[in-house]
Amino acid sequence: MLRNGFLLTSPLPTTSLINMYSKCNSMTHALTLFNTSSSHHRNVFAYNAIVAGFIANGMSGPALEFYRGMQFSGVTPDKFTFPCVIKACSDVNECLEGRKVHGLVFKFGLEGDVFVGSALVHLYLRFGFIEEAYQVFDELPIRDVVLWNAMINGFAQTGQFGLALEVYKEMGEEGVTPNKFTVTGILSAISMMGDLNSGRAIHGFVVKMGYDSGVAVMNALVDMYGKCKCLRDALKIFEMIPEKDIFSWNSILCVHEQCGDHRGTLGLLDSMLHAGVKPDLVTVTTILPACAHLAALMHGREIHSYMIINGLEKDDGGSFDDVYVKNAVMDMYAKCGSMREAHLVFDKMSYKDVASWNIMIMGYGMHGFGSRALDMFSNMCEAELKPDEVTFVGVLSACSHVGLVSQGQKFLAQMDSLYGVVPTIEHYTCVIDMLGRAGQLEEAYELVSTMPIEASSVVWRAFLAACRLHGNAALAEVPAQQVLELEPEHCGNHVLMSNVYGAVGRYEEVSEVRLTMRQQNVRKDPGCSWIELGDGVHVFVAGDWRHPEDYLIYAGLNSLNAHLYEGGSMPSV
DNA sequence: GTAGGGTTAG
Repeated sequence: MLRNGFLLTSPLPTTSLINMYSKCNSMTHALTLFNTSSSHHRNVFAYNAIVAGFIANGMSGPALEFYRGMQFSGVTPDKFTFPCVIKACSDVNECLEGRKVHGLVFKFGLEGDVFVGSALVHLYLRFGFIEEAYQVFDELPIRDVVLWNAMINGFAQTGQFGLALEVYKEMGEEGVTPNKFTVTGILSAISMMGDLNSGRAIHGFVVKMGYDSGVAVMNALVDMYGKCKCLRDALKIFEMIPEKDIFSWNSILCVHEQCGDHRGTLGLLDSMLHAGVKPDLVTVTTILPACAHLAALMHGREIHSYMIINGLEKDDGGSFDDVYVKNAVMDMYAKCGSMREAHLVFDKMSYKDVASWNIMIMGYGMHGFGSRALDMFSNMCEAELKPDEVTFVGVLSACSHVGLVSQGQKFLAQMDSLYGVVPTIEHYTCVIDMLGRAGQLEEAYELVSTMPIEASSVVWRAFLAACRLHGNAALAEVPAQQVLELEPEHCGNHVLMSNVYGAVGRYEEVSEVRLTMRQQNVRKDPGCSWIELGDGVHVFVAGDWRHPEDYLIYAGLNSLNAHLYEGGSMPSV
């Protein structure tokens, strides 16, 4: 129990008590003690302990303020003060303030202190000042493992992966043994480079040194194997971690998502919750794209609710994280087909970036609301946001889906001149698709032949699909041969060609194509659809009778077909 | 009596 009487009359040294309070996360008590102590007790030891206490409790801002008060009171800082103050500057992104402190370090003749030096290296590399970091590093008479780590991890975190590996090797040459902090940092750099050989070497070193008892080291290994596309090794390491923390779970979730195993990602979220680990911002930004891919609206909604309840979606003034995670929520709703909910999130965003607008444009276009997509585009330009390549993919595909042909052609023509975005193959594909859908096959062919980029098989497939739709086999034959030669194993090409022939009644050629497919062992993947009901996903494949309620499903389908016939609809073959 | 360095998403 903490009693004021005890606080005031304790015979224990002030500094020890301050440390005790700060370790108990009670900086209020520490401060009260400090403020009620005699000026004799408010010495450099006590000041240092309070500054360190604030930092240890995640309050680096107040730590800096307290340090300013220290300067004002005339107490001289010492070699214990500066490492803390410099760390506090890095914590609150006060690089300029840190530079000023560096000046004082010289004034007090502490530039040779390895503690001060490590903090300075950390500060400078955090803000990308490589020259300054090297200056500090080179001038130090003693280089201990912490200093080396500050260099290696500093480089690893600012994208200088090659430099990180270089310094790591240098460290070994100078005979300094890497510790757990070193290997976590270097593994992070190695995974970003996808350098599996170095990764395996470090893994060996980790085992040899017994560092595999540390959860951070193991997490870094999971991440490294994942980024090097060794899913099995990543999983093996993950399963070996006895006390998995939030990093372990987020890492393995990310590994699955990056491998395109969206179901696996969602399944792991369940296991994570079951293990009693609370999802954080990183977790949800990994899970939301999985929901978007699977069009798992219910799961997506649940995650969004979780975010609201747990304050992960609060508006913190348009920080990068804030905008990013809201874009992820919007994208999930848009891809799951709920533009209403996507728009609700969009409207509530106080800061929107280009991606926010792109998601809305793409979403409206994708779901057949072409004019809304174009409205969004003009609003975006009014809001003075510069459209990018993705914007125009959205705009052009919106035009394509609602048949706004001349509009689309105008956008393609103006992209470069008016908006400074050079059209890519994707943009041409959209316009060719658009012309093809509208039946302007000659014009589409003309564009494929005259565009400044070489046509890919994707472009030709868009053209072939249009030929099929409008029953023009003559125009399709030559490009079809090209595509078949380009990608003989792609079943879509064969199917398209056989469909083109089928559409014009050339059934002999249809069987020819089918025969070639059998001969070349090309198989068509069966079409597949799914629906989310309750907490389960029901998957359907054409001609599939494996569902427990298949008779009900087929009865429903038959009744739907009957309605379609009554309404005058004929299914296309 | 007090101090510096680590892992996950985009």
